[in-house]
Amino acid sequence: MAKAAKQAKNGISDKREAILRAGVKVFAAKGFFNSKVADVASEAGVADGTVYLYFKGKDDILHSIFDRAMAEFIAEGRRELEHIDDPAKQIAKIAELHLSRLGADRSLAVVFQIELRGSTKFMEAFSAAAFAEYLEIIRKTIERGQKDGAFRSDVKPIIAAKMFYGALDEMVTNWILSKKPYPLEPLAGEVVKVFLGGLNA
Amino acid sequence: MAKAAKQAKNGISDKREAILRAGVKVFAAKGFFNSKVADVASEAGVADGTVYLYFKGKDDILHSIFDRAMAEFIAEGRRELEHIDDPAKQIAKIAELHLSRLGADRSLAVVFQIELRGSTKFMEAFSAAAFAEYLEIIRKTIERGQKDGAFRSDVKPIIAAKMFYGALDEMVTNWILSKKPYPLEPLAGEVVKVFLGGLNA
Amino acid sequence: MAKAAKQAKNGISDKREAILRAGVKVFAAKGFFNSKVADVASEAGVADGTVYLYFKGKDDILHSIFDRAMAEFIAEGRRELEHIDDPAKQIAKIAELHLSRLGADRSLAVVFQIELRGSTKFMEAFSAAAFAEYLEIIRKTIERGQKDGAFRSDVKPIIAAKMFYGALDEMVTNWILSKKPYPLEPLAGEVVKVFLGGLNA
Amino acid sequence: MAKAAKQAKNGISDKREAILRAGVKVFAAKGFFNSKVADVASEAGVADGTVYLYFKGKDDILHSIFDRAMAEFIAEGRRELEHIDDPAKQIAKIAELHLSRLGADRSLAVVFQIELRGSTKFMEAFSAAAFAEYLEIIRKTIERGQKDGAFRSDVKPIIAAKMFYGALDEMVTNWILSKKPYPLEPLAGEVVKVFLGGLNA
DNA sequence: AATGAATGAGCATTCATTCAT
DNA sequence: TATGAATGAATGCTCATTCAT
Repeated sequence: MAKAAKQAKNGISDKREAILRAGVKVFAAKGFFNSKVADVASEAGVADGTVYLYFKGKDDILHSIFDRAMAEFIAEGRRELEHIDDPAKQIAKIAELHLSRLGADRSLAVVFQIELRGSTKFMEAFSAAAFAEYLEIIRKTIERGQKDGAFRSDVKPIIAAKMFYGALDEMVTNWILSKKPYPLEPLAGEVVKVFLGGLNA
Repeated sequence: MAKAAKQAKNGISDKREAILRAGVKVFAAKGFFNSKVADVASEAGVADGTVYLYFKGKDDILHSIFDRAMAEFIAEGRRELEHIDDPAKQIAKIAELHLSRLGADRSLAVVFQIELRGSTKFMEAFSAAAFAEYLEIIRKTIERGQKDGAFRSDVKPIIAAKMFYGALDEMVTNWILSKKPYPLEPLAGEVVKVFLGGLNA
Repeated sequence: MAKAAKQAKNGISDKREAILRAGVKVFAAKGFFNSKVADVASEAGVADGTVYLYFKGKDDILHSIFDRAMAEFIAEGRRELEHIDDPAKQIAKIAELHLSRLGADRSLAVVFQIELRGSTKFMEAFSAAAFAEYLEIIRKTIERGQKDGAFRSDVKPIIAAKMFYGALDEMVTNWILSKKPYPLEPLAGEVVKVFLGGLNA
Repeated sequence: MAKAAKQAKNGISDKREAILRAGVKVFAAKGFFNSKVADVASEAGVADGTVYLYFKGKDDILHSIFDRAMAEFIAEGRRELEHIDDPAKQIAKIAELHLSRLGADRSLAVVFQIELRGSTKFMEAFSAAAFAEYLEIIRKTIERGQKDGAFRSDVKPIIAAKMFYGALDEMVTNWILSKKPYPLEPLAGEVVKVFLGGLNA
């Protein structure tokens, strides 16, 4: 098989993918600061120096893990929400996607919940870009619900959106830290029930 | 000056306090992993070696910051909640305390929201001990409300407690990362309104 | 240049050799405890970190110096003694080799006589392994002489062996510490004369 | 009891003695470089700072241990040898004193055999001063024996003295490093027998 | 004389990154 | 592209020594 053909078959790069996957695994297992570039390279089956052909440095690996996952996450979210009109059902779908996605990949969840928060630098980048977009999707959904009259209007949509995100986020963090394994996705229903209906009888 | 008088004047320990305060400031500004012990010592106005007379190491400073703040936090919470009977009002008080406390000390909030989460090791300690106690206070309040008939009973109290904590937590994290300053405490009312009353019209 | 050619030119390892030689020089000049790894690296013409590619740490350099020299020492001893039958002549040859070898490399002698004794840890390792082998060679030679009837039999061979070793060892130590330089090897004859013939007239 | 009287009763200083004794114990147990001044102070039952009222520093403790022991050693040697005329009997007495003295205090022996040799600095001081005096006593004894006609004259007295010292020294070192305990003093007779009579039948 | 809290210089080791091959 | 040997900057911690009390 010609080189070009092989490239085409394997996507832009075999190695870049392998390094990203290795990064998720290693960072989740040992923590970002305690992980060595050599660990990631070894896990990916490449030489240390090869990492620098695909990434600027250790930080860039973490950054790229986040970027790629978040892009996929948002794309999938938009795709799934397109076909839903009812804002309440959209909220339910977001919860379901959020928890099923992270619940399906514990290592990725650990990187998202723990490692990405270990530095204000990352948090700021996180906050500034893709995270804002994610929150915006939730906010707009709530806003639409308020315009429809389905949701109460005496609540600022951005606050409600953050609450919803925070609630989901906490479910994931608790799930990661829990000593006993349990399925994460089923919690989506509970969260949505309280978020939409409130706690009062 | 007599020994007792000096003690009284300086508190139990001048230096330990100074180092803890310096730790909060430095860790918040530069991140735990990027902070040097020398930075903390210098900020506290003591020699590098002095840090090791009061703490086992860099980790122990972070740990101690958390322990002390959490103990105060929980003690204040219990004290304030004693005089309140209505579970809904207790929930409101918790939100108010949570946001006013962290809203009053941005550096401490940064350490709590960002630095303490940067390692699974700390998260596990965090989760295991004091955090569990905090969550338990919320859970019991909700449970009481359910027994009273004030809160709906088709929701697991622990899930609702995590949601509530997650919502508050997200308010704090967003507040920290926000480029524009704004008061944090006023958000307590909004959070409680949605949590108790739900979003549906 | 082909890999094999380079290997041949550089020997198995250029750097490892250079570091060992530098270690002997630096340890002899400043003492093991007062030598910095950076001193050894600098003397060897490599970066600090490179030392750790070839040795586990500072201790391991000292250990390796000893192991290599002792192995050579013993190998040479066995080789030379093979062709000699007379135990008295073997004793003479041992003294000659011992003093000529150490007398030819003052730095190595310093490391052997001074630095290797600075810790019970090293002394125990020293005693346990190669040193015991060296002493055993001497002991067997004496034993053979006793069986031949050449040596008196009312002396325990192991005691005599230790005495002989101790006498040679003291010659070396005094030679090292002496302010005036003098050749070490010629003392072999004197030592052997007294050891074999005794002091009494 | 008046202060002066107490001083008189306790000797020049209680504390100095205590620190020296503690030094021997601690240095023997952990090695000079691995011993902390604080360890010695604690073992001596004094505060860290007190050590510096009696000694210039850590080095000075080791130095003083050596000086005091060596002075006693030499004084005792001279005292015992005065009453002996026969050089051969004097040689026997030196061996006996050397081995009985060090054999009676394993910690002191460890400090002498191991710790004092860990640095060329100490070895040079050692060599220069008291050790030279000790060797001189042996040398003169041999010289006298040669003049008497009791000892052979074709051997340089200083070489023979070093041999004798080296042989005794090796007995002590082996005794220290031996895993099995055995009495040291009885070896004196063996050493003297070989030294005086030689190994040849 | 005695204390012991405070000091701060000193150093072995790690590991992200480079670059000759 | 890929390698991996080599680099060298960076830092947490120790401990001999000081000095105010």
